[in-house]
Amino acid sequence: MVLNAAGIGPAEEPAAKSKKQLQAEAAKHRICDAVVDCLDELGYAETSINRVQERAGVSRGALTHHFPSKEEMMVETVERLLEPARPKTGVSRASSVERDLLKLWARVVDTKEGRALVEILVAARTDEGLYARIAPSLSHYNNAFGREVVRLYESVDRDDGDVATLWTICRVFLRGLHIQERFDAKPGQTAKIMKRFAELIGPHMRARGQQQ
Amino acid sequence: MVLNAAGIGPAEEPAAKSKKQLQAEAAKHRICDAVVDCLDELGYAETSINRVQERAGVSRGALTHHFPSKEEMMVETVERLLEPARPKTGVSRASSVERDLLKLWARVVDTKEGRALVEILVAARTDEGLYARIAPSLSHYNNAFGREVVRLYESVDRDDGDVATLWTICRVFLRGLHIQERFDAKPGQTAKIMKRFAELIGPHMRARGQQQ
DNA sequence: CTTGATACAGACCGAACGTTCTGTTTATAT
DNA sequence: ATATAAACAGAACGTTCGGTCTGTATCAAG
Repeated sequence: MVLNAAGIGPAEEPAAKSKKQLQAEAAKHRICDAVVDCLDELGYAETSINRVQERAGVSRGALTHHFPSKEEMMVETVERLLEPARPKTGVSRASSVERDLLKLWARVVDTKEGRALVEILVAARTDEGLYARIAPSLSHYNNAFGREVVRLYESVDRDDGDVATLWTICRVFLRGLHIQERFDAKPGQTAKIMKRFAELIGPHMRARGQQQ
Repeated sequence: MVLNAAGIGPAEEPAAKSKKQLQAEAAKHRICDAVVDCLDELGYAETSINRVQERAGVSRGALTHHFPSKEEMMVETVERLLEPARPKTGVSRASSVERDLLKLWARVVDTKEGRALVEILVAARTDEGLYARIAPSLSHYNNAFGREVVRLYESVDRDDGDVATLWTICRVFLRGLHIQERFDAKPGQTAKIMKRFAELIGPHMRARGQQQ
């Protein structure tokens, strides 16, 4: 989903992509991919326009043409990371909570995309401009995640609201685990903590349509 | 509750501080305080030497004299943040797990010092040099925290190792909550999540010396 | 009193930063 | 066929970065 920088743009039909449009889209895609790589490997502070340009293999003019400012670049990267097609919840029908949690960690959070997102989130805490730009996307994603989770799970001893709360707790935990991971001396420690956490929260939910 | 006692005593005698030493110590203290403020308010990326110097009210020469490099400055700041006297665990005797958790959040994590530490931890993930310098301090602190927690709590249905694991989970969660807090639309949402988490983990531990 | 080390003070450096600008090419609409 | 606008390309901008370097004031030891 492309944000119309121009402003008031009508709903863009997926059809009729001109050669120029495809070209521009491909360039933007390559640039945002490079941003993700840089954020993952270098962190937010060291993710400069020069570095992204070099990594993406595009000229300075091309990058500036598509993203007039660094903030613009970050905003679009976040939107791509949160795109409906991308962030799989990791949850699936007829599966245990514990397994879904482990999947959510391995396939969504503990990936370069997941790490890149955390870098931007942390940066946005103190960057008012960036925060204002990405807040709507995040809010939308959070709501979608909440709805999806309530659709798939039910509380064991409370109401639907608790399911949403519990999964928020899971996401908060995973985000923190992401930081902790780097400083765990022993390998396998992360897995151990992850497993214990899953045991802790698992008994409070079950997949809908499953008896106990 | 201070994490002091059991540590390896560096045997620093409090006596015999010359005027010069006191002067230098005061300057370093002011600088590190300024670093914490900048990290909390501006984030790691925007915490430049110029900014710190200005905030601390010292000259460029003074700052450079005490901290020859930015990394040095960050390292000492981390060490001060993790100093035995500073990081209270928030846990205390004859108290509930839930209450201790809330205290840990309010008095340690959700403070400018807590936020500054997270900024450095996130930066250190992708900064090999900084990571290598702060890893020992972090490891030492983690061990001290683990020992303190086992001293104060016992597992309800498992062994002491589980107490340590559970409190690690708490710290991971709090770290993640710290990021989440900024993006919670509704006020009070953080408190709600915090409370639910405490309910989740509380029943698995109890303070030593307390029945049930 | 001298000597040396320490605590500052501030100018200066090259490099890198994000942004702006002027061209050149190329596809598409008329 | 021509006009227009988008897609690049890259030089140049002023600013700020972290680090160095020279100079001065102060304190403590010999």
